[in-house]
Amino acid sequence: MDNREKILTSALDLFYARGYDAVGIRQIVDAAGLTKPTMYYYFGSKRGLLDALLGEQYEKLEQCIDRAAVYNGDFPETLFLVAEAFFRFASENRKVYSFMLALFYTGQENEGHKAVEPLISRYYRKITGLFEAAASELGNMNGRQKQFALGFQGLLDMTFLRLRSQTPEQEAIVLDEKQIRGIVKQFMYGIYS
Amino acid sequence: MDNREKILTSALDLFYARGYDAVGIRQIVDAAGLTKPTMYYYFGSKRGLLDALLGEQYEKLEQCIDRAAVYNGDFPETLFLVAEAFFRFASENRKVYSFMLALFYTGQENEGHKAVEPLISRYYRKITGLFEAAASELGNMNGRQKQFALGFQGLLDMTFLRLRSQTPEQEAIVLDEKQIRGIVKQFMYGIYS
DNA sequence: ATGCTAATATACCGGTAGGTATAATAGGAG
DNA sequence: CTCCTATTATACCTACCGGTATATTAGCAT
Repeated sequence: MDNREKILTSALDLFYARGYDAVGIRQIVDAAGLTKPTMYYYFGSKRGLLDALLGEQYEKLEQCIDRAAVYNGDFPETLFLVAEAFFRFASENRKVYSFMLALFYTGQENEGHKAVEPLISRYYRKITGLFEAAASELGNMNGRQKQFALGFQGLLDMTFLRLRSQTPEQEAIVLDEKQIRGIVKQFMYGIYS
Repeated sequence: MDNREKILTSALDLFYARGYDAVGIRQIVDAAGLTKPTMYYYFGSKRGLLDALLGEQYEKLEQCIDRAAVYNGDFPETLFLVAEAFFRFASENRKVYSFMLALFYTGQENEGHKAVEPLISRYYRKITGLFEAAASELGNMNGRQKQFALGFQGLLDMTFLRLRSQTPEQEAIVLDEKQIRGIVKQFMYGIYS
């Protein structure tokens, strides 16, 4: 692991545990066994470090979803594949996803929020696109695609957070196929009721 | 509005917008048109200010829920009353509840998280208690009361966040009885599927 | 008027935040 | 061996952080 990677790793650890604003550059480089100029050499600023961290991790998430989710005429099945890909990523990258959620939930004028916002928006556009592609199967959605996307992802996030709170920090978050299908079913029920 | 209240008000505004760690005492008292010693006179420390703010607001939330929710043999109805009380509080205190969620989602070693954690735990104990009281109606829950409480409140939080993201900052968040009953229905469906 | 207390301001403290000027080091190319 | 570039460290900057010592003000009881 090179020094750039070391910095990203300890930054994630600390941001996840204490929050972006509560962690100083000093603490990050100390934890990585390096000094400040090394960090500034690679990332330019604290914000640059955050952007790099989020950007690289988000790309992985997006690839996971893209590989899984192409609408193929069976919408519940598509949602299942998305949910499965999502939980795999979120479980294997617990710190990253938790940190992204934390940033997203902070005030809109917070620097960290501004850094994730475009990524989350991009992600939601992707999910919304799935609902749009399924318009023929789902019938007229009256422009509620975005609302459905928010509802669906919200259900996934909520489930992730619930499982996380019930799983010790070092243990893996487990969710089997049956449970994921249950979530999709519950969501589809919500749409039609 | 006395000075103590002025400080609490501008603290909430700023914490909500920028996050607890990103706001300095200086900014808070400036916004309130006061000076630092006044804040330290009333609250003793930044953490003391946060505790007072959260404590006072949480008490209001708890009172809302307590007035609404006494299990009376009709569990879905009880959940409806809780949900209704919750949404009324959260909508009328948008900043407060958003800020509480934000703190709760940040890292566990964050000072703000430590400040809300006992309040949220207490709240969850209350909701869990409802599920326990309904054991005769719901059947053997196999110790899943806590999980149900997390799931139910998660659904409420998620709905609140979704509505909030779709409602302009200055407008009121509206949710009619029919929608709330829909959410409860969706949750009950989730339990039995 | 006088003293007492609650409440507020001025001016300051040490510490640390993000960020940088400068120099040293190391490894490969010629 | 020497130069060049990439990388890293020492030591420092200014600004602001949370917090406080001290003085002043205002109202009230005596």
